[in-house]
Amino acid sequence: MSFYDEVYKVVKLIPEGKVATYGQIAKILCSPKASRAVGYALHFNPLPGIIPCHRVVNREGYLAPAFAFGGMDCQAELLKKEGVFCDENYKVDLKVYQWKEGL
DNA sequence: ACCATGACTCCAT
DNA sequence: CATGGAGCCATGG
Repeated sequence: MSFYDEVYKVVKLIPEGKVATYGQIAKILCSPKASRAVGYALHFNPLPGIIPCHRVVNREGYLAPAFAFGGMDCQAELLKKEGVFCDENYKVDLKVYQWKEGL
């Protein structure tokens, strides 16, 4: 689970008001094509409440369609409370909220 | 080591 | 960016 642990670590250090894409996280893990494994790691979600999965979106900024925190509505609320306003389609502006990991 | 699965991403239409 | 198909990565049996 080393890879997953890395994913959780990265996701946990995502600043509030920002979101990261699976591809970006995968890239941070030196595997830009491991986006699937990244999503899988979040799917396991072994640390609910610690891993801000709601800050992790797909390449377009859309929230996970299978979000398991209580519904995408809850996720949208969480994001909104952090300053990330998503649209009716549960999508956020990556150009505004995408996490640059300190770039 | 191989096959199957999955919260992704890219390419083509 | 909507849809459909293929590829890539990591995990589990």
